Amino acid sequence: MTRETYLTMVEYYSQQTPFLLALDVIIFGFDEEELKLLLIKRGFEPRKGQWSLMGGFLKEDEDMEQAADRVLHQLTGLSGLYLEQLRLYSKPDRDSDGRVISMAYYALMKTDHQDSEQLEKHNAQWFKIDEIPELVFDHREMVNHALARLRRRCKTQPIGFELLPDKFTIPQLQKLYEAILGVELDKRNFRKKILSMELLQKLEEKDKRSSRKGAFLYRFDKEKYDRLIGEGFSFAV
Amino acid sequence: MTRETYLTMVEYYSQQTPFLLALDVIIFGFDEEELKLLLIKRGFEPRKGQWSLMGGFLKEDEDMEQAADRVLHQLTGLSGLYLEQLRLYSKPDRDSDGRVISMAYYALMKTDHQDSEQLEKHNAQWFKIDEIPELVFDHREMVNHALARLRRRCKTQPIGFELLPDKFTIPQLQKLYEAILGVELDKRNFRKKILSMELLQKLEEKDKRSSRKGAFLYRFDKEKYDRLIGEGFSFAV
DNA sequence: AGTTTCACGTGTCAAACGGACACTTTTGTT
DNA sequence: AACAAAAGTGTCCGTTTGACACGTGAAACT
Repeated sequence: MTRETYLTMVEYYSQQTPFLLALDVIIFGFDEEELKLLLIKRGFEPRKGQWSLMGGFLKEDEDMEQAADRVLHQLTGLSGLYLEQLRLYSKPDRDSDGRVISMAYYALMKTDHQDSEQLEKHNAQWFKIDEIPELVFDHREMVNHALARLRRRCKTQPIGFELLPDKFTIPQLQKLYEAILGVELDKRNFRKKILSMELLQKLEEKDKRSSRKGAFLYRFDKEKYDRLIGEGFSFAV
Repeated sequence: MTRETYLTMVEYYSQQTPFLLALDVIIFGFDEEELKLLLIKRGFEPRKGQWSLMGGFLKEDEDMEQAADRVLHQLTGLSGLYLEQLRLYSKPDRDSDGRVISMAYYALMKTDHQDSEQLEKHNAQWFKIDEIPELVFDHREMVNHALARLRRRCKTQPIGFELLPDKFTIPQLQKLYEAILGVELDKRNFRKKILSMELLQKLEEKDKRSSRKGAFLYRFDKEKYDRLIGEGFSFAV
């Protein structure tokens, strides 16, 4: 690039208005029976004391995915959780305290991996999906959007497993889908469908917490899934 | 809000780094047989003379959707085209001339509505989807992503009609789907499926450009579609 | 020791759907 | 009058989906 074009470029870019770029994460968890949402009681201004999604600002040396992972780590102490971009919230007046553009993400978290001390530090609390308190700004809209996306996505991608312990039973998995989709499923049909994909490894162990007979534990075979995907396979529940 | 909290808030926000926020649009069109992409030959710095997606910067008084619509209008002279957010491109080094965060959109345009003079002003040109020239920055990645999204989306949403004239024939519609999906479809099965949804109004007129016999023209019944959607209907091709 | 209880685990049938497949119709051209 | 070229139509079969009911295993209780 010549010195002249470089000058023109600097001029062009410098005419533009810069914006504060933030992100907010809708964090889903599953707790035996219920789909839950992790919210924080803001211990800082603005909106101190109100319930809110966890969020943060983009920094100079990272991309938005890294920022989302960092913010998530900050709250939960965990890294590498399932994260998916939702959409950009950019209305000029969405944050009444100043113009902030926010990228919404949703994350899926295994609640058995949670670090309760860490969560308490941020005044974080799990809420049942149908008992969400009033939220700041447009966070409620973000939650609605995330839930809609999760409901669509879980039918075609094996993301449910991100919400369960590494070992889980078929009835547990079914309850998860029922909680996400908000419908009851037939257990024979559910079992037939999920097992027919042959992506679950049956273990010898049983989980006896929920019945005297106990239910066999399974593990999701990620390697096999990745292999099948390469061959044109589609996951479907 | 008290004066004290306001000050805290200003302090909090002002510690953050602002970024240049842009958008780029992948514009699809359909031309009887081929799926096409509208690109511009940049007549301005940076990267003057190279092929690129149409883009622009977010302005202070608009949200990102308005910005996308504005940018699209600037190029094509058209407003209200189908627009869908893809994802944010935010790698620190994605634009080698400075840090710019870009939201990618894809748009669907009826090529029979195009204003050729307007397009020439911007050195815009249609390219077949498999003959795309080298593009600046990460625009090629955006195009790939848009194409993947379009392929998924067109199976479950009636967006194909955004690429066809208001009146179209079934064979035309089929060619469109074949062009998007890159596969051949059986015309009996296609016709059966598309007509079984009863969303197409058959007109008395025929389009005789492609055969002596001529093919009946149809119109997509948007009102009926919206009504059915409210009743839980799902579009599927 | 026998009985109860509770959730786990299993198979069948009918209807709907999806995909393969070939011939007739229409009408302009020669 | 014959031809060419694309439009338009129906059937059959295999697969998938959804509805549906009973036996099993193991702890808890008597």
